[in-house]
Amino acid sequence: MSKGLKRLKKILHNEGLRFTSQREAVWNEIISSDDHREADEIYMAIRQKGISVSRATVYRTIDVLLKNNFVRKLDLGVGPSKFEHRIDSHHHDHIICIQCGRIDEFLVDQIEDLQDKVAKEYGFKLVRHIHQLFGLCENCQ
Amino acid sequence: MSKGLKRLKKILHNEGLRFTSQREAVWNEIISSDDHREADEIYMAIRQKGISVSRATVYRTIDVLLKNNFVRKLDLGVGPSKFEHRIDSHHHDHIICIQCGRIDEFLVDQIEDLQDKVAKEYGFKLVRHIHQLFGLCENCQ
DNA sequence: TCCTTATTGAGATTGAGTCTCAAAGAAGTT
DNA sequence: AACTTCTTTGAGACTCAATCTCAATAAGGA
Ligand SMILES: [Zn+2]
Ligand SMILES: [Zn+2]
Ligand SMILES: [Zn+2]
Ligand SMILES: [Zn+2]
Repeated sequence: MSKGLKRLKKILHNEGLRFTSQREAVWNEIISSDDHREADEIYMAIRQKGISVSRATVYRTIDVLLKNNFVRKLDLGVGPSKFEHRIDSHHHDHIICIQCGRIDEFLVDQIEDLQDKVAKEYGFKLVRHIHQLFGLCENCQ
Repeated sequence: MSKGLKRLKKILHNEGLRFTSQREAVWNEIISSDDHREADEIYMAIRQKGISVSRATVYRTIDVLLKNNFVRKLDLGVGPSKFEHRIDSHHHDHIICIQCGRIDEFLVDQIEDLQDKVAKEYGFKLVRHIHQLFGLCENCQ
């Protein structure tokens, strides 16, 4: 059993939640890919494998994973939200092609630092941030 | 008549669109405040003034204003989108309190430059970006 | 095995935003 | 002004992601 799965089980247990086959299926599906996928894609992928699960349960399980930082939610402002696992993955932001939907990831320490500086200036205690660059990728220009 | 309104009329005319009392009302309401308001707030504010307009028309007019850069859309990832006018306003990004909803505006040239650099690195032609910092403001900490 | 209580699934519901289409009205023409 | 054309409007239906309901199921401890 993976380290992440062990940690999930522990968290569920500590919160009085149960480790069900559906939650396991959602977990497996989400960590199996580094893509940015919407809930319905994850739902369909699980069913494709012959495992029975409902949309509601997929959404609910993603919520549990979100709350415990196993998963990150990506709201692109159009269409359903996308999700990506955060196992062994450092923080990053996204650059998105508005034509074909391609999503790349970037990280600029200098930008991260400047964000902290802005928050400090405004007296905010920073919790999270969204930084998305939209444009046309090489292929779509 | 304001310079902005004159420009709007010209654009409408050039596109074969018509300058109606409803569009004028939405225009007036939007430029009358520097707040970040949702469509429904704008709709209610207009009706409050005794002017009759429908929600559909408010949304449609905002779309026209959006397409012509009179207005900017703010998607905070939760709840309805917010809108702000762009008359005499330079580009800025937002820092939002997740407790009370307060929205402040910031602009860091260095960040803007770094974004261009990222886009260039990835071969993207940048069109727009979203940069939102979420946290707790002074009052809410 | 039994018991308690969380979880599940089917389908209803929500809510922001869009669409439909007949009636109204803007703007150009005579 | 009257006429004509074509856009716009409004009421309500509709969309669609996401959430909720609640009876049936099942996890997990004793
Ligand atoms: Zn592309
Ligand atoms: Zn990512
Ligand atoms: Zn606050
Ligand atoms: Zn603003």
